[in-house]
Amino acid sequence: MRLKELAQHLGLSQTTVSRALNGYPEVNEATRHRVSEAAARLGYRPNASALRLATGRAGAVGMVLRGSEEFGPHTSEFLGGLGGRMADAEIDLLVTTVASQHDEMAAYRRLAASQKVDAVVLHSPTLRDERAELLLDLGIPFVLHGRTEIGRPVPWLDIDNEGALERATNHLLDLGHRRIALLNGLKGQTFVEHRERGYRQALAARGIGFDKTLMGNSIFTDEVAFRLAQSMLELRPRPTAFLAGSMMTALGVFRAIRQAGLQLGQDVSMIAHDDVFPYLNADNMYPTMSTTRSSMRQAGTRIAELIGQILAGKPAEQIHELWPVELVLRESSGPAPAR
Amino acid sequence: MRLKELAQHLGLSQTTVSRALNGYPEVNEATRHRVSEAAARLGYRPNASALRLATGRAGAVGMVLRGSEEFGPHTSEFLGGLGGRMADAEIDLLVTTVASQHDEMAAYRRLAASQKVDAVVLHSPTLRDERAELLLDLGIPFVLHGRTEIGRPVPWLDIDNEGALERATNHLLDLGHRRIALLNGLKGQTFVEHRERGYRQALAARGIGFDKTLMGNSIFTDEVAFRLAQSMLELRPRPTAFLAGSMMTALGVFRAIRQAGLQLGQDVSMIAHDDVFPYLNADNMYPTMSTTRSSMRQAGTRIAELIGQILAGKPAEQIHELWPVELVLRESSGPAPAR
DNA sequence: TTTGAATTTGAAATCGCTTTGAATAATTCG
DNA sequence: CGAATTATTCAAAGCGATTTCAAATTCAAA
Repeated sequence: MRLKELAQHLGLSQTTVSRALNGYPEVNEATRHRVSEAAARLGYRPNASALRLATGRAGAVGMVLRGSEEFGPHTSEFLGGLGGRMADAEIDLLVTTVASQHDEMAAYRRLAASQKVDAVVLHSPTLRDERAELLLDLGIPFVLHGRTEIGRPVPWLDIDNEGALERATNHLLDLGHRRIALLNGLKGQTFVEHRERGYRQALAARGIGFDKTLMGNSIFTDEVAFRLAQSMLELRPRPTAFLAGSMMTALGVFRAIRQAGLQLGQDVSMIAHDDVFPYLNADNMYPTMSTTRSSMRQAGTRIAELIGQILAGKPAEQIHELWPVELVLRESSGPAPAR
Repeated sequence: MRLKELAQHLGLSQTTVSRALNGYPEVNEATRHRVSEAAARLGYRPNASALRLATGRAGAVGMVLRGSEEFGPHTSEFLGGLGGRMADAEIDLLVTTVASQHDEMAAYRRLAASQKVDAVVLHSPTLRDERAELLLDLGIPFVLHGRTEIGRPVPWLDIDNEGALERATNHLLDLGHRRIALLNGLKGQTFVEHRERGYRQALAARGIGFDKTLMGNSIFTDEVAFRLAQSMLELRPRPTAFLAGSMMTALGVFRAIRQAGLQLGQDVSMIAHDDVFPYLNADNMYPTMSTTRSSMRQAGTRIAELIGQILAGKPAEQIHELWPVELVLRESSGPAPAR
């Protein structure tokens, strides 16, 4: 069913039908009613490509994912939130997967040149993110999930990683811990640097030296975390507490602690960052896990809204949101063992 | 940069430029070279909407996800595989998220009517899947990940869930287990029914009665699995083995076993189905987990190829692939305890 | 009634590309 | 050398919507 046929069927011009359906005021109410009734009955929907060509709007938002690494649980939670809200606005989500960093830049260029999307969601930034530079240069609107320090104004939404780690570390210090290990993500990524800052600040405020053997930088899988934690537990004196970068990391650390014959929450404490996965609940772990918590899904939802604002013309400089992070204390964090 | 401008710049007609870039034979090699060089230098890329409108092809494949429930780790693995292969073919992936079953049907209708996609990937089917019926009626090409029994030919790719569970159950029976619990997905879904069939067949072949208190149907999260396993372990005589539907389920069962003061692999055995998540490795669990294994990501990759074949005109009746499932024995499955 | 304004409708241009059908230039062949 | 191919190129017609500009109709005021 095309607009043309619908118009013919109704004995009207395409112009009038189009106007009626798009809610323009200069059309008789009776006609409008007749048109929308017929459209609904015949299941008419404008052809997306034609509409896009005519309006110049793509009606889609793009997101580029780096192949295997990035399609983890974090991303899917985020996408769930983002996609949900965008569906409400009848905006499509165009997902592109790429293999390498280089391909990623090319992918943005392609998206821009072919005008497939009206905006882009950028994520997992580094401190000096060249993708953000590129998008600014290309003039394609975007919202960054995270922050970068490229010296140009970028619209962003981020959680307060620095504050979160400062509080978590402080809490462990209050409990008497002095050797606190930090299992962080890969260096270079902004959130990793921010978390390290928070951690160091808390230590420095108490005059506790930074020990680099207690810091690990890796991807967030239980396997790698297990190995890192295992070797850290062999240090003497060994760490009495862990700050885990994700729930997957926490699982690995947990395994290492158990295998070393130690008790989580007594011999060793842990606070993990929880992005709120519906299938991995800190409350259901044994012992229950103390966490710094911030919902990835909610961030996705909100970013969809911010994209909407950008497209509606809100100046990019006015878009930045820093979300506080909850510290939820449960059984996995207890007083440092007497020695 | 538009085709028109590029043509003007070169002193050629749009026709020739278009043909040169699209590899038509009737264009002088020298001209073609000149054109593609200029196109590359000026960064020309055809406008996607215009191209789609002119060719009638959308250059995109759609996938509808049911909001929160479905955006789990399974889906993201699958999407990773699917998207990767589709990117090679320069085909976009249009992801739509919906809240309810009803919305999902509407979403397919919309995709069809607005011609946003050339084909659709359908997944998580029920035995009588009405979405498959709808897609057939709408005449929109698709490939089903899984199977359905609606009596009309549907192109599909599936793993041999029935065979997998029959073998896993048989293995446990060989080890002397007689009370084997099955933690399956929600009734109605095809793979759930298939797994149950395999399980029942193995039991029946040894003359062992089916005990419905040993069967659980739920979503695959560790939380629910924990509760189910916990209550099953309170039965007397209690189950000596578990068949877990997913790795998340396995985590929950594991927790229940430990909490009951039992030893996995000795007091109680378990074989879990492993969709091969990079961040949850059966080999790295403690004890290592026996699994029925089949890569979700690979399935996604292959489905992208099948979609390609369908769009290239291969008859849908010729497209069905049944993948065998590996049984990988590790430490979590041992002989039934003497009693 | 006329007339001027306000409503309502339509014809045609436009978006940026592909493709058909025709025209021109270059080759080949008898 | 002229006719018949063959190789190149181009003008113009779509694709299916929106939107501009003009026309027709209705209505109210003079």
